[in-house]
Amino acid sequence: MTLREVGARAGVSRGAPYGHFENKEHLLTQLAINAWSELADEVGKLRADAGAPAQVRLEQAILTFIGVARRRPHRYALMFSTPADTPAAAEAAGRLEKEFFTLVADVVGESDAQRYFALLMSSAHGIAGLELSGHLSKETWGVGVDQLVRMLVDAIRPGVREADPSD
Amino acid sequence: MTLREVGARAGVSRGAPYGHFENKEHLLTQLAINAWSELADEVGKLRADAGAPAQVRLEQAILTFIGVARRRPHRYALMFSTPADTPAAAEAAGRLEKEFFTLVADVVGESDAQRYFALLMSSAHGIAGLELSGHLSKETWGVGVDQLVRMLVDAIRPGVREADPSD
DNA sequence: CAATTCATATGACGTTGTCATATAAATTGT
DNA sequence: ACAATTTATATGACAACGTCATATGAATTG
Repeated sequence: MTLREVGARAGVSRGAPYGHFENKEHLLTQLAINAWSELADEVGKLRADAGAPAQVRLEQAILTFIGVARRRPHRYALMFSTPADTPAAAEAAGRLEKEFFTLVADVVGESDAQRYFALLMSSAHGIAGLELSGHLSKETWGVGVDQLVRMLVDAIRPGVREADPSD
Repeated sequence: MTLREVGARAGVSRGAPYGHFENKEHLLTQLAINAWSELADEVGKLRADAGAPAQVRLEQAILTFIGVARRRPHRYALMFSTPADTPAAAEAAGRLEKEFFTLVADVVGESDAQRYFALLMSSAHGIAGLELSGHLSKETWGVGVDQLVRMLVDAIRPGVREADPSD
């Protein structure tokens, strides 16, 4: 994304944003913060909706997360290319993580939540990243995004063997 | 990475690479192919070494994969930012995937290998990506890369409950 | 040794991020 | 209502970038 593009969309010249942002990176960081924040709100709504069982809500939350990568790949890339030590960005990302953590805790319980949350977050990010880069082609890998997410949630669900024949 | 940097390291001017590569993207694609290829060789050696049990070899292979992200972040980013439909790149990436697939099959058996391979590859990529972007800080997440990899391999290992007290 | 190919240098072009300066619009104080 | 100040934008400049056309020297070949 070029600053000319940012400007063109607002009908404004190339240097105009510098009255509002210190430099390009700060501008992009703000966009990343918005992305984290909006996603946190979306997942938060999903979590608060008590209509569905915990596993289903978790699965939907993960798909919402990956959905950003599918529908707005640049936005998704932005979220993870902004330096993670920017306080405002860390806060917004933390809000999303907290939502996910709660969701995971609803499935596996508080005691195991931390570990499984980390694994699940990483895996979701990986699925999104592979899909984003085009390295996850259903033909050669045999599975798609949705199937992987289901496997992931199933693997985390306690008390049930993954290859349980009752599935 | 700028072409001036490429040139400077070779003691050569900015436009010199254009005698050998059509444009910058083609040059970077070649670097990505080298990265995929070398990593495939490394993992291949690990796989062929029958000294360790399958789970350990798989775990080491994943850590080797993630090791690229940790030790050579630009190289790792390059591997996944190059268009996946470039034939030579797809071939080199396919070689690495085949090595991993064999390793996974050694652990879970041929029948389940495909699905678990895809999940494992995605998760490994996600762990690497989070580590790379700085979003996986041990303080807030409570776990590090090595612990996540161990959880991942354990979760895939058949016939053993993840939270087995004998661990 | 002449002819040809190959690798590189040089200089130009348009574009980018950035900044200093100028100017117009909006806000404020009286 | 008007002067003073703040705010938002435009303009033009700069260096660095990817790219290319051209030229030159080094290798290779006959």
